[in-house]
Amino acid sequence: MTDTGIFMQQKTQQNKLRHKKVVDFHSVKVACKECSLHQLCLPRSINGADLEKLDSIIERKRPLKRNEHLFQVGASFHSIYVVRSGSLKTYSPTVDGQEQVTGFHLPGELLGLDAIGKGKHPCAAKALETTSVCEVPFEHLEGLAQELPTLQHQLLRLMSKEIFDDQELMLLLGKKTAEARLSAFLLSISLRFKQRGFSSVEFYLSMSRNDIANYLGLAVETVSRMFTRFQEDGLIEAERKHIVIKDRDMMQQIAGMNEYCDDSQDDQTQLSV
Amino acid sequence: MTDTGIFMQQKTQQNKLRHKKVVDFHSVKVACKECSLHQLCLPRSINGADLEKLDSIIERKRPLKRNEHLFQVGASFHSIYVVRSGSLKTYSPTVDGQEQVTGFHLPGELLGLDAIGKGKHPCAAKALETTSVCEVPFEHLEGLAQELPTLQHQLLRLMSKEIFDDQELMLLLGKKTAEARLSAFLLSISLRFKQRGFSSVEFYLSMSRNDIANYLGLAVETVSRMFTRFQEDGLIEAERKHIVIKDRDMMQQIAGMNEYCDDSQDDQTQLSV
DNA sequence: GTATAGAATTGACATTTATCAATTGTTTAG
DNA sequence: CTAAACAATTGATAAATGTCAATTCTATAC
Repeated sequence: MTDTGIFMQQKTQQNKLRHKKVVDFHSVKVACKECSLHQLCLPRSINGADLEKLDSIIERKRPLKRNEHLFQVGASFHSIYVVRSGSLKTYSPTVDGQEQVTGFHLPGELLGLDAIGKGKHPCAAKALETTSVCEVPFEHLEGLAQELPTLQHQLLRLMSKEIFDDQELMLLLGKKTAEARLSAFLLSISLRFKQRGFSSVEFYLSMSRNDIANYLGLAVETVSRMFTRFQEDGLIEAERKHIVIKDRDMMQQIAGMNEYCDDSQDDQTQLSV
Repeated sequence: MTDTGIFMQQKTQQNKLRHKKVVDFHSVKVACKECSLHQLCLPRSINGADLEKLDSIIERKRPLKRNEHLFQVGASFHSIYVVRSGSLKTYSPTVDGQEQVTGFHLPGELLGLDAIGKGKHPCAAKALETTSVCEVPFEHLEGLAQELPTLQHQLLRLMSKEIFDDQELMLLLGKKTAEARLSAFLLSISLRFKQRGFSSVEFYLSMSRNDIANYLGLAVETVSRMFTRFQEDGLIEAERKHIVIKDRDMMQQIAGMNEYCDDSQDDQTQLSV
C-alpha cells in the first residue's frame, strides 16, 4: 500500500461512481464534463459546445509518482495546471540551500498562476503522493478566454481567489503564535476537503511534519509539540498523518480567525457566480 | 507642509513636465497616455484608439486626504483602483479588534484584485498621505478585456504579479528573523521606488513604524531596535521616515534573498512583454 | 523476517522577540 | 507659541520558539 495519502477516499468514491470503466493511468482522458472537480475548476459555468472547446485544449498527463516534479524552479512557463487527484507542494530555494514550502495544492486547485508575469516558474512543484493533473496550455487558454466571457471571468475569479488566499495566509504567518498557525493550517485543510466533498472532520495529511513546519515558518519540533498539546487538550486526535478534528470551535478561537475557515458560508460564495 | 510623504519628488517632477497646466484637484482628468505610470499600469502595450477606450472607462476621483478610506472592509466590489500618487495601506480587522496590515500600495500598483472572487473587499484601504487614484469599473474592464487581447493579457500579468509578490512576502514572514524581515522590507520598498523612476537609495517612508511592525508581524519596539541597530552597523541612515540605504549588499545578505530585491534584472522583466 | 534509513517525538538549554514601563521627540490644535 | 496627543525610542524582564541531542516509531529494502 504505497498510497495512503490524502485522497484514498476520493479514489474509492470515484471508483464507485464509474466502476465499469477500466482506468488506464497511461492515457487518462476524462472529459471536463465528467470530472468531479467541475465546479471548482475552470469549466465552471461554461456549458455545452464551449466546454468542449475548453476540453480540447486540455492535456491529461500520466500521473506523477510521489516526489516526482511537475515543474522545476526557473522552468519556462507554458501551462497552468489543475490538480485532479493527489496533492503537491510548491517550494522555492532559499539562499542557504534550504527549500521554503510556499503552498500545498489539493484537487481542484490551480498551480502556476504565479509564473504568468515573468514567464518563468518562481517555484518548483513536487507530488506528495501519486498525483494526476490537467495541463492547460496558457496561450490556448488566453485565446479561448478571449472568445468566452464566462471563461475569462472564471479565470479572473480564480486568480483573485489565489490572491485572497495568499493574503489570508500572510495574515496568519505575520502575526500569530505557533499554536494559532497550526490550528489555522488544520482548519484550512479541513475546509478545503469539505469543499471537495470529503469529510472536514477526519482526513489524511499527505505532507510531512517537516513540510508543515517549513510552510508555517516554525521548527519541526515546535510543530510536533503542538500536535501533542492539541491532543492533550482534546482538540484533535492525530495518529501520524491521520487527523480527526474534535473541537472545531476551540480551534477557531485559537486560530483567532474571522472567517478564514468558516465552513458555513464559504461554500456558498465559493459556488455562486 | 502637510505633505512630506513618499511622493514629494514625483509631484515636483510632474509639475515640471506640465507646468503650464493648472492642476485642479477637484476635477483631475489626465489621460492615460499622459500619465507617468503608463508603463506600470493597465495601458501598457495598448495603443492609439484602444487606449482611448480604456481611458473612457476610467474615473479619476478627487484626491484622498491622509487617513481617508478608499474603501472599507466588506464593501461590495465594483472597481479596481490604480494608485496615481501618494500611497495607501490595506488592512483587515482581526478577531481581537486589532487591525492587521496586509499591504502598502505605491503609485502604479493596483488595489482590489483580491475582491473579485467574492464580490466583497476583504480588507480596507486607507490613504497614508494625500493620495489620488484612478478608479476602473470592473465590469467595464472585463468587457474591454474581452475585446482587447493585449489588455486581457496585461490584466492577467498584473494579477499574476500580485500572486507572485504575495508569495515572496509569505516566504519572508514565514521564516525569517526580525532583522531579515525589516531588511527585506526596506529593499522591497527601495526596488519599487526604483521601478517608478525614483531613487532606490534615498526615500521617505509614508507609513508609521507601527504599520511596518504590524505588517511584518513584529512588535513596534523590535522594529525600532532594528532601525537603531541597522544604523549602528552602517547599513542605513534613518531619520524618522527619511531613509538612506548605505550598504545594499549587506542588507541583501541579511534579508537572505535570492532575487526578491535584485534591482538589476527585475526592471527588465518588469518592462518586457 | 530483519536491518536500515528516515520521520516523528521528547527533553534540556539558548536565543530571540514580546511585553511592560518610562522617556524623549514630533506633530497638531487652539 | 504652547499644550496636548501621538509616535518613536530605550531598558528590564518574561515568554515563546529555535537548536542540539537522544530516543522511539515507521516504512523500505534486502
